Amino acid sequence: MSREFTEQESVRREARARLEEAGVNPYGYSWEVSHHAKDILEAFDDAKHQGVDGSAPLEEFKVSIAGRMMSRRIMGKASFSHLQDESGRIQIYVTRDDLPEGFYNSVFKKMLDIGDVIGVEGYAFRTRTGEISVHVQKLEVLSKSLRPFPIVKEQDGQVFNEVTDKEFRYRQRYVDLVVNPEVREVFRQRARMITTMRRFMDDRGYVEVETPVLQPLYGGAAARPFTTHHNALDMKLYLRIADELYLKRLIVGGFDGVYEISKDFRNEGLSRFHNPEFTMMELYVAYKDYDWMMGFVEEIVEAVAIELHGSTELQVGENTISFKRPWKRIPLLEAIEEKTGHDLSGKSRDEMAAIAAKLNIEVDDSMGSGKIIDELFGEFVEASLIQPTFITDYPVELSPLAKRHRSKEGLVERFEAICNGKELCNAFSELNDPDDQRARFEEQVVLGLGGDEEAMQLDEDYLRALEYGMPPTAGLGIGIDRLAMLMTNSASIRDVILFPLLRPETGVDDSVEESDD
RNA sequence: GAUCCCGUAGCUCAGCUGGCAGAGCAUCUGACUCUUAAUCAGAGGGUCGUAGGUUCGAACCCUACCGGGAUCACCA
Repeated sequence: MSREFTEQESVRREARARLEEAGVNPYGYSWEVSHHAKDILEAFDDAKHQGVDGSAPLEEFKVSIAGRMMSRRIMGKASFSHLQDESGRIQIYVTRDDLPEGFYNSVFKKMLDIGDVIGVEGYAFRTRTGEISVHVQKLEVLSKSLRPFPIVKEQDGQVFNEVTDKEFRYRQRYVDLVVNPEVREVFRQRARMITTMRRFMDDRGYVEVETPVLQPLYGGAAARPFTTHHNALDMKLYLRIADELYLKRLIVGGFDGVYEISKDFRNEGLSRFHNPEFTMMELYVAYKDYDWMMGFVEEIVEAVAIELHGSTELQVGENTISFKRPWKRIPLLEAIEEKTGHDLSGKSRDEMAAIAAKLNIEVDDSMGSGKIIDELFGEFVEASLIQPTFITDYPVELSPLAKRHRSKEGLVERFEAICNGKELCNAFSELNDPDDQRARFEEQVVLGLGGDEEAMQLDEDYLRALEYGMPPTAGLGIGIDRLAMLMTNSASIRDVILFPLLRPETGVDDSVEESDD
């Protein structure tokens, strides 16, 4: 596919051609890196590495660095430029007389551009104006950049021409990462968060496992799936919406603790809080109940906050959130009573519907009591829960995989942690009575036949596993992206997913429409 | 899916009541061996998201569509 080049692209392509004519490979093979920019800035010591204030430069701080040229200030026979590597930026000082004959004037000045990746050898020094820099003695082209980068400038912490266009940043994340260094930091923190959680669970002896992404039946959550087809077996397959039912089969199999950090897929809308593929961490621990699991959640989230921020308190948007244990625990119905003044416990479905109607919540005949409770919670409670709070004991009809409450009729032993007005995790004492589980599945099937596209499917194999006997088990699911949003103070899930789903871009790949095989 | 806002040079943005398409950075030419939003002198660069419509005349007004953002509803 050919396309017309802009003026600046043509200039860069010509420069690449002239590099090749001059015998300079525009795409080098490797470069021995001795330091990153940050290492040099931290290790530089004025006492040991004197500047050029009249005295001859001391050359003992030799460095070899590589990175992308982000600025150029050319002054006749000498130039300054900033090189950016993963750790940050450092200024380099390039002079005609320190490079091979003709290299400075022809190659450096005429054939290189902002955005090119170069390797540089030289020694560190401090300029007259005080900036630690590298005096270049050898320079190699490692990759010629053929497209102009957005030029972002900065002075005294003030940023000029910052690239803020969300679409540009999400579609060309590679550019976003180059020109907005704080974006790299967000994804480093995300990685550290996951590493911390994994270590936390490994330390307790839980086994990280992998279960099928392609599933003949989908289950474990209320959501619409993506559907695909396996050609050789000629069968319909679903991309998983959750890992739950497979992980609990492993508890039946004798693992006492299993977890999986997985991509799940839900064929639903996109929003600031939703991406069709997202990352979930699910954990199941035998011989424990939901009460124990609340303690576990407090601990692991607190550990993440401390690892990332050195503190249990952090600023998220306008709120200061404290993850310090213990978190508040409120039964769902009490939370609703607190906000609305209405006690729903022991009320019939119709009594609840009347209360909801009084509170200006739309209720139709298809809504059961569980759904009404859920609506009231969503409307009057959820957004007001800023500090991490466990909401406990949900209606049984909303929780087909959770165990009945040991003392409260009509409820299950389930909790959600709510933080900054959003659900952070969902957990319960797992239902291990196979006959009760079958009955719950059958209710779901009825809902599905009634048109509920998010109803669960009846999974005979899962029931067979339960019939062999599953120990009492506590289960947990944490939305990793949601937690990453909190931990990195990001307003949108797209800011914590490297390549969020967007509509296809027109004009970049014309083959998209034709390739309908 | 509904509502509102946005789309102008590679990037960030102006563009008044409808009257010749603008600036800074970047790019190109020249000068400059301690600059740092480098500076100085000059130059080039546009399908104003797309398609219609109104008008003597549209970046600007109207309609539809495309893309993005925000809010709402469902879900994590």
